[in-house]
Amino acid sequence: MTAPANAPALSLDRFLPYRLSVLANTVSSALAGAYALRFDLTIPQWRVVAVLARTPGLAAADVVERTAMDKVAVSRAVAGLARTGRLRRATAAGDRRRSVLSLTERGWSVYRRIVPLALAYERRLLAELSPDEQAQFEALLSRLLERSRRLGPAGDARV
Amino acid sequence: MTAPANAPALSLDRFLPYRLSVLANTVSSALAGAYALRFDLTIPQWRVVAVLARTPGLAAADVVERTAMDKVAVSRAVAGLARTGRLRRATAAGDRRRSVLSLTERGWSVYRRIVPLALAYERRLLAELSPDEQAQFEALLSRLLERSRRLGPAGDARV
DNA sequence: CCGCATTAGTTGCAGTTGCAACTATAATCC
DNA sequence: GGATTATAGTTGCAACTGCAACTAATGCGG
Repeated sequence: MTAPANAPALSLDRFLPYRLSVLANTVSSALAGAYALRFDLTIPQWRVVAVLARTPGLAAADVVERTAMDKVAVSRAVAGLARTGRLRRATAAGDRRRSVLSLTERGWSVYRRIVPLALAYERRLLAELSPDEQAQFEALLSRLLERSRRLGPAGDARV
Repeated sequence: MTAPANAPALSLDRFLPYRLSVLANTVSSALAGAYALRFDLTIPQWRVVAVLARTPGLAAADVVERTAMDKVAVSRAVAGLARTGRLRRATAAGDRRRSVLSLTERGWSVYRRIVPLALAYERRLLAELSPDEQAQFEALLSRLLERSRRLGPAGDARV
């Protein structure tokens, strides 16, 4: 079986979704390795910590909304953090379904120690680009993020 | 427990690794949904098909090298494709460890039908950007990819 | 040649993830 | 105000993933 002469070509390493996936995976693994090794923290847990550090007192559903994680992932990350004493879970006054999540001192301590590592890694990565290029990349990335959210599944009827 | 006044700030939605991960996931899910639904194909399988369509006759190890997938993922994707008759597996003459992989007519058929969908999705995504911006984004992305490969785990001694 | 290291690929197992079903609580609407 | 619907969060289960151990075949040093 050999390539049909008229097949439209798609080279994986010029295909944007593939390239994005490779970059995101490489970067995430680099960070995940460091988190796991030093702080016994998974990426979902780290995300929850980061969100709660910026906005204490959120409910799990709020975390879902701000992180593009699904609610099961949040639930388990929260459970793990609570189990290891890095997060406190209370019940919202007036709505006993909702939780009120906040970091404990141990949670804050993890956050304070990770942030410099995370930012240092980000800087090392972005050092590849000039400040102008960094700004451009971030701006373009924002627009693609926005667009990707609006776009439905590939090949949708509404193409 | 409340935020220490002096904690360095890290806002998740300005953190590049996080943003990359969200974009890559959104895009991959959009594509994966379409592949699975229409062609009963996983993303790893699709990658193997795409590579073999461009370069028939590779061994599994070659596919690993070209795709940033690990060899277990490739092995299973290949097994799945072979099981469903979309890929043929032969033994290399002169080295009976190596396989020689190629698409069957059914494999080619899947490829021919997916490529337009995949490219259409990519176009819809990139339509957000002007042609100039597209070129810039791709160029910056390439450089970040390159740099991320060189960079080790975060917080390495060799910071 | 013979043993030891190396490479190709597979398989087992353990941990993770994602969906759907479930429980509990709250809101809505006759 | 009681039935219905909706929301918050958890749990069970099945599929996926990733690592390490394994088999099979080859290469290499002496």
